[in-house]
Amino acid sequence: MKCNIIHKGTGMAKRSVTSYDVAKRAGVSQSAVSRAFSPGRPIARNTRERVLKAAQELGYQPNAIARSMSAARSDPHQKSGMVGVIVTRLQDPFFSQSIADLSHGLQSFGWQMLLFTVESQSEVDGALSTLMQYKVDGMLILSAILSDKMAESCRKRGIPVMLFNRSADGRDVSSVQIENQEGGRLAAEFLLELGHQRIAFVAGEAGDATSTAREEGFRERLVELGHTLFLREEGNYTFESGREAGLRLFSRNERPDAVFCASDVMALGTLHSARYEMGLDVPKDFSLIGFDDIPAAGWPGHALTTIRQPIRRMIREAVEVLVEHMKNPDMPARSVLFSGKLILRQSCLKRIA
Amino acid sequence: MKCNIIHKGTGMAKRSVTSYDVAKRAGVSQSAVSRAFSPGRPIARNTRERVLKAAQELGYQPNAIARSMSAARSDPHQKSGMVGVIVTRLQDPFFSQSIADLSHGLQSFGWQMLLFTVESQSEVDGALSTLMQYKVDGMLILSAILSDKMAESCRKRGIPVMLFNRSADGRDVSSVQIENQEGGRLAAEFLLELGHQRIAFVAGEAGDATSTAREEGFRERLVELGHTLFLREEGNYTFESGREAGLRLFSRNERPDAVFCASDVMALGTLHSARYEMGLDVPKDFSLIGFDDIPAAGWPGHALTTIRQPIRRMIREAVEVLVEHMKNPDMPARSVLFSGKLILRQSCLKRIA
DNA sequence: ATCAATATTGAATGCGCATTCACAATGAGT
DNA sequence: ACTCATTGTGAATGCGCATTCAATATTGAT
Repeated sequence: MKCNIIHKGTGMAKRSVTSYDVAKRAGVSQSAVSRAFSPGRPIARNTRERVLKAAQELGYQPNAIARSMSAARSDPHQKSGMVGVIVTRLQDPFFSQSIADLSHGLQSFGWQMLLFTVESQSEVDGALSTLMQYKVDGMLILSAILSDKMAESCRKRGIPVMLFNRSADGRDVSSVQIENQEGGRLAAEFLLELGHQRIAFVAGEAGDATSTAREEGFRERLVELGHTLFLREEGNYTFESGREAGLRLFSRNERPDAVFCASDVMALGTLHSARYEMGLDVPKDFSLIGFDDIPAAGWPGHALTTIRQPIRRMIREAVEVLVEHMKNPDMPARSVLFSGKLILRQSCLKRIA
Repeated sequence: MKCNIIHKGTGMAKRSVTSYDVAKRAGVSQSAVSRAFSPGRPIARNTRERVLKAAQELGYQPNAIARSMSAARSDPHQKSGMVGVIVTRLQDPFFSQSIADLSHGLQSFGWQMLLFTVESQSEVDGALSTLMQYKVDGMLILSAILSDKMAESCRKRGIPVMLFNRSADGRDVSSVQIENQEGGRLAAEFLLELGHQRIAFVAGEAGDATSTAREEGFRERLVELGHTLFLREEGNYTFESGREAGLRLFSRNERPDAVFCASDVMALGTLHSARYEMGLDVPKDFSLIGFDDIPAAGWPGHALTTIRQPIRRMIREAVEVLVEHMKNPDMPARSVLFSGKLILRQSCLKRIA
């Protein structure tokens, strides 16, 4: 149900104020106006002030679009001031936090963010292509990769690309991510220390590189320490999928005594289903570990043990590297790995042998 | 801790492929190339195909920036294809969901989203100003308002503005929001029906219009039904602030028997602090109502009763109205109000008289 | 006072494109 | 065959700006 309230209004679209208008009013040439708005250009203090005053009076603001058009001449390395950002699963706390930090980071360096959301990996190339038409100065892709073709295309055009939460995998692009395998190993090690015997893993989306790496590290370490994975379920990174995985895991005859989920959101799904739908006790009935350390993991009623990703630092690093690249296109790509840290909370409990 | 892996790479930035390059290769004029890429322009099928083939071979893509520069001539009503979006508290599930939907909506209409995040209302005007330099075709502001000065500035330039989650308040801009007062009234009515006597309210940020409206409706209805507000706490829309409000509310001698929070996130903070830090039982010790119906409100362990905002529909409406305005600047502003719906879950319980 | 060195300035140019306009090519009608 | 419409096409233009370059104003030094 909704109701409408109509306001009156006239949307007349006039020609916008240009540097020529300002020039005329200030009694100078258009060049002078341009210089007045370009820090570092030679211009007499007096002239600049006159121009700024006239601009003020007319409500003039340089047209960033025209500016970048013009810049394309002297500097073949375009400078639109925009960075293209491609993201999936924006509702996921991990990504919304990342985007929030990213936005602040780019803004602090004076860059604008052209945001594109995609549903799946298959849409990435199209998004990249669209963003390229807008002559972005750089690209930042979260949790997705680009095809070799697009990587080549970006390289040819001198557009630096930064992958967040993914590996460059031989493509000539930069990347920033967590040590996923190592994170999995940490989880395995810790669960075995606690004395667990029947350990389950809940994967993110099938084929997802991040989830796969976490699983590999997890299994590897289990095996190294003389154990094996007891059960494996697959979700799609949503709460609901974690919940369902939990229902499946704990409706078996022989239940796992520990679960490692590829993300906190799924771990919380598992937690809620076990505790509130199946009447189980966490951590008494089983220990639970997540990945990411989203805010909800730390809520008192959850107290989820997890592998923390230092999002803020990772994003800062990604932004800094990307900005460096945009300023100096001849710099080689750089890949940075961060280490995850095990955050101990009450969702895990030592078994008495 | 982090380690670097350096890839080799050469970031040569060549001049990009232009319509002239394509024209030469296809043996036609630049005009023909332009027409080939502009649906509806007169061009022979044969010529178009030759152009597209040449473009393909050269990896040509029209430059959206130049395109909008050029368009500015015949059409004084700019057409950059970009919409400026300003948002606060992007980490909040309500907003991250909104932005996700918004992004899809705009993309589906062929528009790009230039995203700007602000920390507070005071940064909005600056953000607007920056976005205007990029000649966005429209603006969408979430949970913030613009000054009269900027509203006037947008009007003069023919840039339609849409406020989401805020009232237009006499400014000549459109808006889409929930009936906040009505939502507060629903909550009050329901809590009284359940027989509650000591009812508390937890506000969002001080002075926040949304929170204020919810509180007004809530108080009004309580009074109409012969009651008054028992306690009032103030938060800032974060989980932590809801948690602290809960701690304050329930460490008193005389505790409230019902709490209405201005947002789900704060309500969950209150829930967790009461249940897991103070050992209280929800709903036996008190009933709890939130606002928004974020996904976590429906998690089994939370089962939070709340006033649902139909985000998806609201965003769709906002996008549609904004797009209409961008296509037809002479249309009057429009304000749309949606009704919230009380979603019953187990966080509320009838008192036995 | 004079000249070289420096600081400012404006006219002209082009970034890449869509559009206008005048003309060429084709087709229809008598 | 000859007109009159109907496409289709390319040369020229300008969107708003930053920059180049040559010209002019200012300064300092002698």
